Amino acid sequence: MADHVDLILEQWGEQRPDLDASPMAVLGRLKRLAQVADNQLRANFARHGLDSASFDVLATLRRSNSEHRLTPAGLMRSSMVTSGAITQRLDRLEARGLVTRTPSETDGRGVQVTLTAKGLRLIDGVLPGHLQTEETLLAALSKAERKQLADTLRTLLESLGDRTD
Amino acid sequence: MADHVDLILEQWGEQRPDLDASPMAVLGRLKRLAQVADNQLRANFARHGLDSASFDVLATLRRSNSEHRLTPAGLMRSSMVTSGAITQRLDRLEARGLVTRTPSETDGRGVQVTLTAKGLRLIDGVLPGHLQTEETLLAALSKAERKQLADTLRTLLESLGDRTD
DNA sequence: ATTGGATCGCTCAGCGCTAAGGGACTGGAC
DNA sequence: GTCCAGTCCCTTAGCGCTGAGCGATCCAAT
Repeated sequence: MADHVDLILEQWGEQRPDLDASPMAVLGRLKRLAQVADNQLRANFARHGLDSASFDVLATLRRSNSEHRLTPAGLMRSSMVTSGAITQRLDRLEARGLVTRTPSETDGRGVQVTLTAKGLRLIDGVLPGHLQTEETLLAALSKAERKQLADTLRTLLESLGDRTD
Repeated sequence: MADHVDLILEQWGEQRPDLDASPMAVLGRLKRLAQVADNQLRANFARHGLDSASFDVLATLRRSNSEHRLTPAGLMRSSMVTSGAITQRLDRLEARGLVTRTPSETDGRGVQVTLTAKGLRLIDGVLPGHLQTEETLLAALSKAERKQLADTLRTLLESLGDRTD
């Protein structure tokens, strides 16, 4: 009936009854759930010799287009990390032969990052287990509940400027 | 009508139509929202010379009991980081005079961490702005929607073993 | 009374990220 | 054609965390 966040809310009610801590009921759970989910998913990545950062890059390339090719700037936009982080992620992936970097033919500053055959095999091998883990994480919710939850979260994201259209 | 995650789902549908990527509609948004919220909240912490890690410790001490006192193990349990991280966080806070470490009187291994007067003033000064920022983050949702969202998230957390009762 | 597994907090090497900044190149304004 | 603000990717110092492991202490079983 009560999770960790309920305890936190109760404590605030005792120590600072003057404050309205109610937003924590949502945001505290959001943060905690994201953390728990991350831990579970990381275990699956590790089974394939990956970490979350590498998976993030490989999966983004995999889904982006049929050539599995993107610029570092594109990867940066989709990942919410800095350009320095992308450079270092690509260094590691390139050293393992999972992606290649080739100069752009149309922009002297640009680089094209492409999934290699080896990288493609790897990410395609990880995906089924990844989705299975995600499915398990959501097992407590019905299809209808998931849809409603997704819709509410989208409303929030849009209100915070995460639009695409 | 569409956020970043809708685009991702569409891409998976094109590149891997055989996979059921629907769990990402929930988990992708959850991760992204947690990240956006963290960024916003961090800005408020910075205005008071704090980072998320320090706020986490100070707030936990502030709400825990009237003495604002806890063991490092207790802080570790509430924060989901390793014991090494707690030691280092306490080092930083102690150096700034925001907490004190005193040997436990009942357990030769133990330490009691207590908020100083200075630490108490600081955290109480940060809290109103923190809650205001959280309120703003949720502005797009009605009271009823927030409650329903919190309930759904609690269901998930409980199903993943985050119970307290 | 002794023993041995569990728990306490701490240490430290390694790692990935941020923040700041640099050189190269682009493309619109003039 | 020239300029120059903007964008591209990369570099690097510094930082906080993890993961492994430490000695000290506790406590239940014998």
